[in-house]
Amino acid sequence: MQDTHPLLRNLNPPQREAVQHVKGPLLILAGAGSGKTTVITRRVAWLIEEEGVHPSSILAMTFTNKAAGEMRERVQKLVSVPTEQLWVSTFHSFCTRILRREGDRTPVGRDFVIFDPSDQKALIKQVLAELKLPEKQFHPKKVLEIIGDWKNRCLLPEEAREEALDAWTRKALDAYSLYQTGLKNHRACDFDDLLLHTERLFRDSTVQAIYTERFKYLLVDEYQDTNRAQYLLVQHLAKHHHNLCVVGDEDQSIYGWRGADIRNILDFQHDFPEAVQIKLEQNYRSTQKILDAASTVIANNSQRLGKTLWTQLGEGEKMVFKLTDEGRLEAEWVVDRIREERARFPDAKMAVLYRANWQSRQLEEALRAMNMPYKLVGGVKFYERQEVKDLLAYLRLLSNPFDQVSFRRAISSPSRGVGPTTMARIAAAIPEGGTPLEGAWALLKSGELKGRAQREVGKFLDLFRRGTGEISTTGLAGLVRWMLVESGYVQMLEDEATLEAEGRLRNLEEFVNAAADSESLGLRLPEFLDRVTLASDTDQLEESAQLSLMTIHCAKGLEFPVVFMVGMEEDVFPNRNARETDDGLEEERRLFYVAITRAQHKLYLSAARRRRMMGQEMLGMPSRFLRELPADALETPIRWGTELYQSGQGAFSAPRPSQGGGHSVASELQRIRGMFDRTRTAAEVVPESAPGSVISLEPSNGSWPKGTRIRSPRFGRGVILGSTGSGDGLTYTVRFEGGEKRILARFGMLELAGD
DNA sequence: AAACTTTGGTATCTT
DNA sequence: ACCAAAGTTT
Repeated sequence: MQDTHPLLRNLNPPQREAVQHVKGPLLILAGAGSGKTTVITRRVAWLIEEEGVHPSSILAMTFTNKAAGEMRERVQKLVSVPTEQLWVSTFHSFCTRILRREGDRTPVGRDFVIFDPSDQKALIKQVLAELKLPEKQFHPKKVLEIIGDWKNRCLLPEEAREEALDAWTRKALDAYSLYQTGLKNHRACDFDDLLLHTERLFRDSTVQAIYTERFKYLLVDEYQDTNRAQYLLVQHLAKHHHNLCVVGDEDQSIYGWRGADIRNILDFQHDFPEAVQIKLEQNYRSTQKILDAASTVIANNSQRLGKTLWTQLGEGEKMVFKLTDEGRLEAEWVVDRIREERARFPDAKMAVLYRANWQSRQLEEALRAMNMPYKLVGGVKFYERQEVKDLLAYLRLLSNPFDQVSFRRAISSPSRGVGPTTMARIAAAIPEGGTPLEGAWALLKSGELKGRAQREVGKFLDLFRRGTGEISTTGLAGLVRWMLVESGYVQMLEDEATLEAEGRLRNLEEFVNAAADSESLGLRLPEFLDRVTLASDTDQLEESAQLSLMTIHCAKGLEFPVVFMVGMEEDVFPNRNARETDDGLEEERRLFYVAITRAQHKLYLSAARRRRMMGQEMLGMPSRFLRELPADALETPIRWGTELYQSGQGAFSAPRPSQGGGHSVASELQRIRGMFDRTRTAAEVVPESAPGSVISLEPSNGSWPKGTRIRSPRFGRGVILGSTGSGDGLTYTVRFEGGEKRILARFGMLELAGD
């Protein structure tokens, strides 16, 4: 073996074949944990080192920005030349780059902003109002969904018109048309536009030629999750040389709802009849029991090319399933098992997976009660937090003054006395082809604004006048800090003096840090804004976290020695909305397959008979997927045997107290639980009775004891109910006339009430 | 005319 | 349990 080429070392035969394949189309069907990343990085290295391909001739598409960064790093370690010119990115980042270069030919030019979903929503609402379409019938979300469908299929409004049939869809199409006009006026692209516009661009043979000549070798990872637009982009780029390597696993296709088309991978050999197909079936991640479970489950799907995973890692431990009575108990059970596993394997990284983000809450509560640190991935994303979005609105407006959505957002926080009416007048005052700032300026000059609005709008315009100067003189982080202070945003939060405001200030500090990081990479404001908007959840995942909580979607591509899959109930998983169609159900099953195959050594599954969902106690049935697990992969057989579960065919919810008379099981349980909750609250009010309990009294070093009467400049008179933390973190709970508030001592400017 | 408060409706997954 | 619209107050 000593004469093996270093790039082929430790590879099995199909892996070697894949690495050494150079010319022509190649389909790599990579099962979960089959060493896919190793193979594609080595293959890129092989092209560079052995075939003498210049890194700038290679284009690799990954699913996340993080994956892109890792891939570049890993390739760099394998080759002797610098890899800066290697193009590795997500489809969206790639398209952004292209549009920034070639964008003069698109409706939005080169200096567009990227609209995230909340911007999209703001815009579509304006459009619906303009078209007088009631939001009751035309849910902004639904309309955006169908627009997204069209875009993902590369259909512009005129093209979609040919297939629009029913009245609702026709109206939605009108909205699409106006929405695109709106984006154009704002010089903005939504996520889908990035792909759509780039695909249009590549239809032009001269533009296409530039890039097909440049990128002689293409690699697309996660090919099973590409949509029509991405598919067409790939076709354009590979049209002449056919040096296209796609990697994927049809069993892990889980983005159908976002337009991904599993047929792209199923039909690859139809698109490229000369394609070579390689299957990677040896799994290096999981033990046999886990693979057995995964294989048995996925065998129930029909849309497959078919693979048989095998491993040399041995039998391994059986999976454990636990059925608990209630969601809280399920969370507590998970926490107990985590502690056990931690005792067994102190360094093992673990993950708790769930179908939807709302399921994380109960887990978080249980973990916090036990003081166990964890990392929550996804959920409310950092860059989508209100304060961060507000700050971004200022920065985006600075970078692109046409962006009216950002204008609205920036001018209303902190509030400047500009409400809907004044806003409409500003919008009306925008000169043809002008910016909202010019509109505000025109209105101000006309003298129609009075009092506070006049003063504040003047200051606001001045802020941006000065801001344009700051861009050239101050660094990125300095600019961000300048904007925070000069806009009055920091002042507003400090005045609030609540715990929540303190958290927001901390997030903004974090944002300034991110800006400083980007600055050190040489990024300027526009690039920084792109980066921030295109950042994904998993990009921020710290590998170091010992315990991570995330959705299955977020966990794709990751592995953990110990995995917990919670909420194995009908209507939760498979999700209620997916159970209607076969396709939906198959995708849910693939999702389960992805969840199972994240586990290296041990997999725990759990369900709860009862769970609070949307504020109501719901009774659930165990997930149908549990029935698909092979009995001998489980430690103990799954017991179905309670009356509740035998009684119904599908899941059912307890009747609401208002609709069904009498006492349903759920309402009864809710009452009992409510009593329990009250008892606990009572104990908290009298902490003396429970010395050394979980609810501990902080030592009152320099803090006011409870019962102290104080006065706050903001909220008036109040009584201290208690305090937590110390030093800068010292926080009082105060009951004011208007209700209870948590107030930071540092900012609250509390003083003893005189009398 | 804006800002604050309450109520009512609605919830997958995400680049 | 959360967010957004209607209702209410200044």
